[in-house]
Amino acid sequence: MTEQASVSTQQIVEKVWLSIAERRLRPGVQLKEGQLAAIFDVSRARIRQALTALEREGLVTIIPNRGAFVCHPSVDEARDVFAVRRSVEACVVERIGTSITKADVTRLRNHVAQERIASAKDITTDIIKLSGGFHLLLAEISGSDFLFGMMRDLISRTSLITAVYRNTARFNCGPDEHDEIVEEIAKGNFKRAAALMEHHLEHVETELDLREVRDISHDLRAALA
Amino acid sequence: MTEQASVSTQQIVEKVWLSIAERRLRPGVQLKEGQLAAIFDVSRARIRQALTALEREGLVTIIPNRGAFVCHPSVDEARDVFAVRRSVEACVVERIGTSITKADVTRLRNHVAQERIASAKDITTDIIKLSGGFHLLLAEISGSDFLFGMMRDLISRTSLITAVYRNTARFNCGPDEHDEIVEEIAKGNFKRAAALMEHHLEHVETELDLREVRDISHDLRAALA
DNA sequence: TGATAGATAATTGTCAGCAATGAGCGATTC
DNA sequence: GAATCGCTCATTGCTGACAATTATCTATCA
Repeated sequence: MTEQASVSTQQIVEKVWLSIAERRLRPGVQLKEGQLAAIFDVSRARIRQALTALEREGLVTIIPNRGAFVCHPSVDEARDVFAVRRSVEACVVERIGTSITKADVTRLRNHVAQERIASAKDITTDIIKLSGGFHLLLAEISGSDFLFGMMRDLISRTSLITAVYRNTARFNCGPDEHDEIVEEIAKGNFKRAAALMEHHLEHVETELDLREVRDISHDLRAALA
Repeated sequence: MTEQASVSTQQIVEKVWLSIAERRLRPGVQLKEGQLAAIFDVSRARIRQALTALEREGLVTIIPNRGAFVCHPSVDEARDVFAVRRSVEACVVERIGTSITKADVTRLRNHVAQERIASAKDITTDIIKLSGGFHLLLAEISGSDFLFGMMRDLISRTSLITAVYRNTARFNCGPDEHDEIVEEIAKGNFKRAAALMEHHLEHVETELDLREVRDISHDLRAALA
């Protein structure tokens, strides 16, 4: 049976997540269940599961009896997410120091290599996936399911924040700074790796335009004009 | 219509959460959908929602085609949760400094007063609810939905960890240390409040028995003997 | 002309029944 | 006697249909 039964919930979540991260789905847009069910050719029940998962990750807000809408994170929330990320990722790097293997270092280097390829070819989809994937890979290597799950949520939220507040065309969570971090880890210099990570996250945050307070309704009207 | 339509999903989540925190539901126990549906007199669909919510909060693990089981957090996970809590709660206290009102201080003092009453009367249920509720109230006052949601998860996880690894009869997340934190906040001394919070969390963690590695299967066999 | 109330359409929420998967148990065979 | 195969039963997963809620449109009235 080469026939695929149906699209899994996780696949739907990933597709929608990518659409949001790529700005194809703008904040405020309603994600109607019937519509999505038709697009993915699955039952509404599965869509509903996907939407609750997306809500947990902070990408959509579900208003009872109204529906699911793409979130519009505030500037304050953006700062909070980055603040927590700095702490959690420091935790991750610290934990990696206790259990890392040579195979793990290889995986990290391969990942950064892939990032370089995507960056060189300028494939936006891959760049987004891989830049988040790097941080997720670190969490995976840390061996803590809890930290992994937490990072998954934080990265999803960061993706949305980046989609909303990024003003440059280029992505700042690039392979160069990732590479430096990996090399410090490879040397066993975890304190320095953690410091580099913190600097990296600060860099990503400062490149965002987190000054102005954007009005969602204004954006909608402008889009419709 | 005084007739209540049916129990809400949130109520089910809270009841199950409390049962786990009070050790009435031990790690490894399966939470069967039909069973719960009969107990709460609701449809299985509602139970399913509650179980996914409990999974998100780290209280149960859902194994596909198998069912939902009460989690058994590892010692490492327990330490990770506390490490992240220290960072996030420091963030919360810091944020409170920017927006707190007199009414908020009153709410905090009232809450601690309730904690004292529950502690004096030795009502376990209230003690558990209120001690977690204090930290949740701080997050609420911080005004950040993101931090609030994060604290909600972390407190749920901490409740489970406490249920598993607590060896003393008494709860350590008590009103005295909470009171000190509130008074420092009232004085506008947020740096010191944050330090007290960190100390408080360290205290709670050290009172747990996080040395031994407990074997879940052993516990089950012992319980059945 | 603007606002309001009612009717209509669309969307979400819920439920009961059916299909599919996995666990437990007994029979069979080596 | 031990392991394996197949059957039975309990439990989960899914689908479709129905009920409830909300948004939209239209007609009426001040």
